[in-house]
Amino acid sequence: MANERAGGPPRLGELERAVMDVLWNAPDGSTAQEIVERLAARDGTAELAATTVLTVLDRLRRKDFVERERAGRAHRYRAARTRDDVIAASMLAVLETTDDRRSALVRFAGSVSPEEAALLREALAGLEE
Amino acid sequence: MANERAGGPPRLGELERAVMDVLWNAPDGSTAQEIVERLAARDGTAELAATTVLTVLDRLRRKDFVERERAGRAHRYRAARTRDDVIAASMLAVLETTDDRRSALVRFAGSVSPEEAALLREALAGLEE
DNA sequence: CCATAGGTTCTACGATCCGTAGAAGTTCTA
DNA sequence: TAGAACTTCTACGGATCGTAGAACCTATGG
Repeated sequence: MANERAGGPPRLGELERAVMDVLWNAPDGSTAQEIVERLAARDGTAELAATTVLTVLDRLRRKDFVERERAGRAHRYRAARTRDDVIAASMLAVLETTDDRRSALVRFAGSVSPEEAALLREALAGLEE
Repeated sequence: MANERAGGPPRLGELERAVMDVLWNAPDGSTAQEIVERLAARDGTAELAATTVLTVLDRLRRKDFVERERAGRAHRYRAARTRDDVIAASMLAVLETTDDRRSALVRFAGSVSPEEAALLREALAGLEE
């Protein structure tokens, strides 16, 4: 028994998220090597071993966050879902953990920053037409 | 190094969440014993060892989800934060993982039900005056 | 057409988190 | 003050994640 993860989208770890960030900024995908370089450049840290990034990419593939296609002898990896998609789904999943979604939403609306409130208003306005 | 958990609110496990659910339904708090009983009743499973629940309560206390006060020789445990509070904060935290909140919010707004969208509009309208 | 550099998968280890609970300690109350 | 009730301490096993070596493929250039 021990650990059950039940519902909800799979959680991403630190490095997994960092890799997704790179991919989300590369509309045409990246090779593992490129990702290694971007990560090092972005954080100013030493490069990770290529295998490390490949392991992470593989895990992300299992989680359906990433897909790939052959490109020469390497693969070209790309995000399988947009960032917005992932975020919205994740917010929804959180919301689903209560049976009183209404009051949770009201609380949420009340806790966003003024700018975000404005953005949310716009977004909602865009829906009705 | 290995694992860093960075920002964001602490994640709750399965049992931790179940315990919180019990506490959120008990405005005046519960003793550990009561929680053991509620959990067994709710799931129709055998009772957990009392120490199990106490361990979980302790971890929840460290995460600031629970507080307690003496009551006889036991403690009375209560939720330190409302469910809506936790949910809203958690949604916010997810939202904060992108720098393009606008498009994430658009996506989110598009994925809630029409009733919920209306509800959000109202809530947001109430904010500006 | 085959050696080899480059890329990938396999395997693995240590850290942390969570579910689970016994053992040992503390604190009421009868 | 003894025993019952409660709590803390300690611990273990499974899962996830960061990390990477070792072994295995594969496409190209000579």
